[in-house]
Amino acid sequence: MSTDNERTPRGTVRTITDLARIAGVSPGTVSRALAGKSLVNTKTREKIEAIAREHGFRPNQMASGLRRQKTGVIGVVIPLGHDTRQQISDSFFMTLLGYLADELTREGYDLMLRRVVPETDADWLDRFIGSGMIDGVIVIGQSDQFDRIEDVADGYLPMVVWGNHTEGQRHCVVGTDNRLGGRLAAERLIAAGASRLAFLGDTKPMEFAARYAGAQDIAARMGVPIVALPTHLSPDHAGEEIARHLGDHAGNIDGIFAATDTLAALCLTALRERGIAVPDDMRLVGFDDLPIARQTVPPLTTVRQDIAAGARGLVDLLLRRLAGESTESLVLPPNLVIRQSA
Amino acid sequence: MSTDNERTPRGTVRTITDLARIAGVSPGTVSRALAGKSLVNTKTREKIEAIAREHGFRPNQMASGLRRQKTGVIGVVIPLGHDTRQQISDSFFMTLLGYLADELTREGYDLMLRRVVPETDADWLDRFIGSGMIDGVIVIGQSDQFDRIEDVADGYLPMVVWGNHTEGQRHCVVGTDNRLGGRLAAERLIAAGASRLAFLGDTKPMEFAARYAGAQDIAARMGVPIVALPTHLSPDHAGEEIARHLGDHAGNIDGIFAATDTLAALCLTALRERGIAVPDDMRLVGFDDLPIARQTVPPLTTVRQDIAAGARGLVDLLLRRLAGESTESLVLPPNLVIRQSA
DNA sequence: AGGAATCTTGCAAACGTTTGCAAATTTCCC
DNA sequence: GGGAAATTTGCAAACGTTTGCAAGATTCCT
Repeated sequence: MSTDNERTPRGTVRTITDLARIAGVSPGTVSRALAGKSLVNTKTREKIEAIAREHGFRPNQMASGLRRQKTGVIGVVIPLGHDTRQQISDSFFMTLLGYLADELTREGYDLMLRRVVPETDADWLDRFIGSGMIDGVIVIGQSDQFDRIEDVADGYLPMVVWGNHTEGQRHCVVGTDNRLGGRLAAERLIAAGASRLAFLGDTKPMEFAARYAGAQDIAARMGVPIVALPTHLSPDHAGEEIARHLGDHAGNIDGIFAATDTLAALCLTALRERGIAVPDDMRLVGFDDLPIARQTVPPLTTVRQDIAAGARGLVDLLLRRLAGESTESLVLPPNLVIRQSA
Repeated sequence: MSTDNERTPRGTVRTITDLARIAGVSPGTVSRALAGKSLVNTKTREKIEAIAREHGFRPNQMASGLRRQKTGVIGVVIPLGHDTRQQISDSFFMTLLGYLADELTREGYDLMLRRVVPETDADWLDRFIGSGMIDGVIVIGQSDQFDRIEDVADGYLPMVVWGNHTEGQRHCVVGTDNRLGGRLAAERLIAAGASRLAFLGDTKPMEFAARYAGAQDIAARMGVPIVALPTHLSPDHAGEEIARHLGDHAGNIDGIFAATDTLAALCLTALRERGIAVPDDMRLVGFDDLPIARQTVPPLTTVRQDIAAGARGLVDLLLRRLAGESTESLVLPPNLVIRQSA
């Protein structure tokens, strides 16, 4: 259609007032015309729209935001609790972020991403919310900031958190039923022949703690032992730590539930190096069902989180809260995906 | 220190004027005090700061942005050219995004992420820039929008693009020397014993085209044939497409240069399924050196891009441009990482 | 044709900061 | 102690939009 935007004097028309002058109307009318309000004459509107198009005019969002007291921007914040370094590049969070971007875009919102280190900045959440730059906030991962989030939740409605659901908590959370996931994983390990289990991963973050607890449920019920092998997530350290664990617990375990597919993949490499056959000598179950789970050798049996559904849930609940509704949390069911590692 | 923010009447003090009233000074003074200007008496400043802290006051960024004509926000936009679906979850871009978030945070900027589909929205770049919401923009990937970006570059300084550098282009770009990378890959394949090469990946995007061109350089010089096996990036289709390619070209090739580690990993799976031994029957080289490259079986030989350095370069150049400087493009050297697939 | 009902428009006051300018206060020096 | 210099404050005008209110223009009806 109008591919003639190369001949326009860019920047001539910067404000709605400039445009109004050219069109011979008042700024108010221009504003209404561009906003598509019904109060303006069709003829006038068309003229204004034409001029706007011709000059490539866009109303200033800052000014608009200030006046309307809303910005059309949703804040997405990733608190880096323990493993400060580059947890943000964690595959799972990044994938979730991708889906979030999709969903928010579809709903007409922009996404402001912020990475915070709560330890050096206790005030991270209030700062973000109080900035006036965002209409609502999505927190990706509770990390070790559960209390801080609870504090804020009482006074600030438009916030939704990705993470673990705890009985009686006050903030609205979307997440997988980690405990159930842990149960599925342990059941599978045992069904595949394991009788001495291990949980590989940091047990302090809530999500992981719940996964471990689920596995413990089953271990207790079936009368098999389970031990936790604490491991950091950062890929540099994780490799060595896993190798060390495998050394320490040599023949004492025959089934590993890894807190994450990423850890599971690293574990698989370490197992191969030690010549331990999977799944014959060692059963291994991961968590997440990231793309990598399909590509390891052998392919990973894992507990699937539906990331797309999670993102949709987060956005959906947030929009409802923006509209004033006070929503319940959403707990998504995990799904055991059986491949060849257990 | 002051952990007493639970007893503060949140929201009592919303504006700088409220705060001024309490402190018994004028709004202007409060503004100056909070901004740390030297023009305000130390005593006064301290009083104001104390009150601000006590009430958890934060100046409204929208208003500030409007007045100062700068927002402290950098836009990061990912144009999804061909493979519309979820290219945004592509590992490489996501990793780069993670590093960008780190760098921008360090420099005190926020990051506004936008995902656009140029085909349905020809105006994507102007819209983002003209929104008044961002001080500058980083474009991740030229996709098929080279011309549009060039158009904008003439009139808008604070823009830096991740992508491929072409002789004489007008926009400032940061990226790996893809052609050289392609050469390294092809050389390695041949050195590892390959004599009939293939390039696996879409050859239309500039970066990939350059990688292919580099491989062709070497193939021509060494007198070996090379064929392109066009493949989409979306992980759902890629798997089948690769399998089909392998079927079609059964015995005709013995060395594959994959445009991406992700593709290489998929290719490895497909090769295993067909019982083709790597590297004995087939040599394989990837590109990027993502974490996955270390974990495949066998581990991938690949051409490394220094993503962290790329992010640093992007931010550094952008800041210089924000300061009015007109910077040159930055081309980073690729590095061949030899593992076991070739 | 006259007046009521309906559409369109303009006016001007917000939204919450920042900042140039000038006034008020303090400090300093002889 | 008197005045100049330096420091600290307040005033008020921006920044660019939106919107309630009222005035002006049209339409419609009898």
